[in-house]
Amino acid sequence: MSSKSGVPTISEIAERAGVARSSVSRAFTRPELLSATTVLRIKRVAEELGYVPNSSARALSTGKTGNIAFLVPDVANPYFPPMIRSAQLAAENLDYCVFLADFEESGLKEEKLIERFAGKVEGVILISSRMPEDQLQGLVEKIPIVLVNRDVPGIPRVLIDAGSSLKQAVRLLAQQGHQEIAYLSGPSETWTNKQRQAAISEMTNELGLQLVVIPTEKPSLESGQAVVDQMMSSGVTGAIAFNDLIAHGIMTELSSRALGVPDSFSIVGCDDSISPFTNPPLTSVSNETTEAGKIACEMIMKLLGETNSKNDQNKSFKNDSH
Amino acid sequence: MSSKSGVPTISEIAERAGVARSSVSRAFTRPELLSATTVLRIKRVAEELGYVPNSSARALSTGKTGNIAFLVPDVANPYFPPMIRSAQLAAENLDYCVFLADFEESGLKEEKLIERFAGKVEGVILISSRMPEDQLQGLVEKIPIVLVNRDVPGIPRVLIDAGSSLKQAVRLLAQQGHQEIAYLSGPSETWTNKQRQAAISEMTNELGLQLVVIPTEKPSLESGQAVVDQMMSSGVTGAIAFNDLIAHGIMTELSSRALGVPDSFSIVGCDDSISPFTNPPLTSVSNETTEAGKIACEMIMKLLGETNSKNDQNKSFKNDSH
DNA sequence: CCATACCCTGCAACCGGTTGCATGTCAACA
DNA sequence: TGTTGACATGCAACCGGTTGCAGGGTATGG
Repeated sequence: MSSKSGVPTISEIAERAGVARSSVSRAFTRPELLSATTVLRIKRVAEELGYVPNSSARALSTGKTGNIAFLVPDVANPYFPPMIRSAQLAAENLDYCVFLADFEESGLKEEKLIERFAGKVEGVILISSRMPEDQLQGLVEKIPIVLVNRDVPGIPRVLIDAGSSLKQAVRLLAQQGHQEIAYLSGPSETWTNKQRQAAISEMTNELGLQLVVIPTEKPSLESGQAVVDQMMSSGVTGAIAFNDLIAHGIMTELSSRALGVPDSFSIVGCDDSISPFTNPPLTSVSNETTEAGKIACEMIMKLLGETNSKNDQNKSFKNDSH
Repeated sequence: MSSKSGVPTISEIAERAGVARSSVSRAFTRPELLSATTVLRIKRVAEELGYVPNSSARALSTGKTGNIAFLVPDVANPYFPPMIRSAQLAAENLDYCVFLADFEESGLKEEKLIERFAGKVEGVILISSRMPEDQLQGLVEKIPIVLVNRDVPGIPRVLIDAGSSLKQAVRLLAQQGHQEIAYLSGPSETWTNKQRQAAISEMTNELGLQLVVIPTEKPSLESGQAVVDQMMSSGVTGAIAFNDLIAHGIMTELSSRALGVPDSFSIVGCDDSISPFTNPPLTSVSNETTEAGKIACEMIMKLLGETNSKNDQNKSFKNDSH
């Protein structure tokens, strides 16, 4: 009778230990309410039977799933994995599990994914969201959201500021004697792109340099290669790229034409995501994506803590579990 | 009374539509059982109220969570993201959500993660698992598992075979005149490493080349740099590395000593994971990680399909949802 | 016109935990 | 020795869907 299915439930533990189901539950969630001996007995029986609380059932009655979702525009873009990694590790330390999904640079897909995750997670971290502002504002009333590299009034966010480093980069190019430089821009509507372009533009104005903005199709290697012609014919002698992929596409294309970097042309990437892999090293501007992932995760946790006003005591017992 | 909390439940829909709760449930899961008009009415009301089925509740009564877990040794290793991406996209097409976790190259952590996910997922995909064989065999009786790049009797797996390409690489080095080459090995106990070393060794024997196996600390850039001295003093003139990171570490180190690649030394990477980012391009052996991710995902789905013997009809209605 | 069958829908139990409230026990205190 | 209260435990309702079974209604065949 006790071996109905494979996995034991509180009922079986209760029966075996000669207590009520509620006591079994409490033994795991609020052991202070039970006598030490009872807790011990229950835990021993549970251990014996290999009991593990059913998380769906728990989620159903508490309303807390213990999960968050992490949505990125492109998992394979080397800019993101370090961020994903640090966020996941941070979540894990707080006993949360992380869903990962790739919205393929599409706001529509992003929306669908959020909808699908809605019931499964307590909060969502959106990286470089492509969704329209008003839609995001509607969404945030239904589920806690933290944005990374996107700035929407009223929604908590983590902005990775490459501004100061980019200005430094412009200065560097100026020192090298460049008078006209290009900015190979990224997705035009993203916060990140606007931010970067603004920073560069501000600095070129200050230093009296000529700035040419050249849009790229996508922030990818291929798009970088594709704009080389346009870039060279614009007369610039140096360039800063929206990200390292574009910068690298350009480097590759230039070197295949036997125009060495940095000999005849100066190119600076942005993100420092793949420069350890390039040879010669790509000049790139670092911007702490690892830290950002962790911070975003901590922010969403704080948000969840506020939403569920009660569990302050739980925190103090956190260490008991180990 | 109907607006008790934020989100509507079947009870509210039922009340509003003047039907039983069970009918609401069926309207979404088995609409063939209801009259078309009833389904329509229910769906209209549901739409109006913004009803979304609670997945915890559904999971509790059906035993199916609609989730799988994807565990990798290191998310930030560029070998994995393309695989993660393709697996996630494949899962999504089948309406599954994917948990991602990083076990940091540790079998112990891997075990803990699996335990934590146990109740939340229907199956687990383990990439380059570090767990002992017997432990894996014990685990597979509790939850469906698919391995990638690990071969354990009785457990379904996807092996990414770089063997034939590596043999090709050895041939290439031989044609270039190299007599003694090195293999910079990876984690010694992994299936992948054994497989690669065996393939290379077989080919060097066949061609009468001298093979020197040089172990590396970790499959990382730094470890590659660290073994350069040892490699050079071993007298070899060419080398094949366990992965692209090691190969690149070596390239970087060599070029910093003004020993150009491929001029004075030939190095071949393995995985083709970062070669598009290197300059000059790293010679590397491709091995279809993207395909592997997708296949692993499909395998686990097939496994789940078999486990739950019934839902054959569901499949045929799959297209109705859209 | 009655019987049989099928189609649609409702009832109620169930999935496995959680939690407010009630009860019982025992010690401390007057 | 009677009262009070703290502490430990049990009872039962609840979270929000799912599903086997039963019953009412209508169509079909005899």
